[in-house]
Amino acid sequence: MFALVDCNNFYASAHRVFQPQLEGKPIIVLSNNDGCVIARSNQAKQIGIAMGTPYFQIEKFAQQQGVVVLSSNYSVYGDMSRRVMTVLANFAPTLEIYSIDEAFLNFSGLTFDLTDYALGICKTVKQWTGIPVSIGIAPTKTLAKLTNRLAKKGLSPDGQVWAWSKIADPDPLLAAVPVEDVWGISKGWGKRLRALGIEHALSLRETDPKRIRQHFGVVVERVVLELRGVPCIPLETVPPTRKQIMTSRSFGEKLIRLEDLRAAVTAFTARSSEKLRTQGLCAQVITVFIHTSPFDTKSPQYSNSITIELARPSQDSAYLIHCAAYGLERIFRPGYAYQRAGVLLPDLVPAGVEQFSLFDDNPVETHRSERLMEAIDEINRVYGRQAIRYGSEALSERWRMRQQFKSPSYTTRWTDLMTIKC
DNA sequence: TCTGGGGTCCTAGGACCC
DNA sequence: TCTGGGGTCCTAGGACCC
Repeated sequence: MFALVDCNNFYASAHRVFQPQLEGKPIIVLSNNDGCVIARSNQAKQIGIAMGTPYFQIEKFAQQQGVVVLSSNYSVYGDMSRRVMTVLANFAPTLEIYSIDEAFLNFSGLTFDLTDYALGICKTVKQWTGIPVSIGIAPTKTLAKLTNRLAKKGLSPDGQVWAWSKIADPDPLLAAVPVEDVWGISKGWGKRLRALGIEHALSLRETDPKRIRQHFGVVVERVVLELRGVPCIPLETVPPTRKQIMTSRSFGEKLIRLEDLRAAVTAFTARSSEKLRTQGLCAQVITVFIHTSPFDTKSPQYSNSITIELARPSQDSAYLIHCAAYGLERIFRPGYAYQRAGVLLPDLVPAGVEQFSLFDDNPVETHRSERLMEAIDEINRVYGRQAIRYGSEALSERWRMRQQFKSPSYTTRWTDLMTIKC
């Protein structure tokens, strides 16, 4: 038995914890660069603001409606997420942290009333963190997702919680769920399923799994089985090690000059290297990519990427930045207005077991590099991420994101702590 | 003016092996 | 007329998730 705990409107709710005056108001949270709407409070959903809408298209409307507009603040979401997960860990023998705002709890073998128990979880999480959550309980993950969704819609007689086993006749409910809303099915497959006359969760469940496998492969076959109550997707209690690490951003303004791009690529590589080290991994190759804006149809378009093989597996920022800068120079073409760049480390190996080169391995140099990186990471941890940077990053700040509506990082930065007036 | 960022898995096809 | 059988690895592309 699985319970899916999902935070309600997580980003909007996280802001409300620190700004309780936003309670009851329409809130939207924007993507990086204040580009698109990526989260909405219920009130914002009610007035018809759709997920993913470019902000500039609804700016006027939002003002008229008194919508509170916020830039995204990932240090706040990350910290609030950690708090919620810590609370949830008290309520089940094992759990899988599925995303920043969702966790699957292992409810197998519990003999007491699961609905009551889950209602207690909702209450505790809200009281201890300020975040409201909904819970779906079912024998498969796919059904737990589905019941959670129905509970969030307010269809459950038990409020924020719904258990699959308590639904006397689920078929009419399944018939009301569009097929592309089922976990694992989206627009592409939804379209193809509809072409076969499979339009909702109920008809998908009733379709022969073998036939589905022929048309769509094993992934969708598993969805059908899960809808039938046959568990195919197990709980993953230990997060698997990363297979790739990427850092990329759209720029605050379009960039023309190589120096500006080099500053951005340096920052992205330094960030990727930091992620490598916290996860105990080394990169063997590095990919750098740049492109112009696909929406700017009037200007000439260009995009390119290059992959550089490292001489040896590494997690050293300086070495990776050197390689990335070389790659950038190879693919940079003057005369274009670049909108975005990124750095991808696709082929990761665990640090400590990496294969060194037979010829240029220098243990002294390696040891020095490790100690240097440790020192930099420690200083940046204590004094803030930007305390020590690489010189080529400081060449330009033009790439930095627009964040017009940025809120303080209340719990992760000393200078942003709340002040209480007596 | 203005449109996010970071991941995973599966499959088919091509190349190779004996 | 007629040209084997069984396998692995890698990559690109396409789908999905949040």
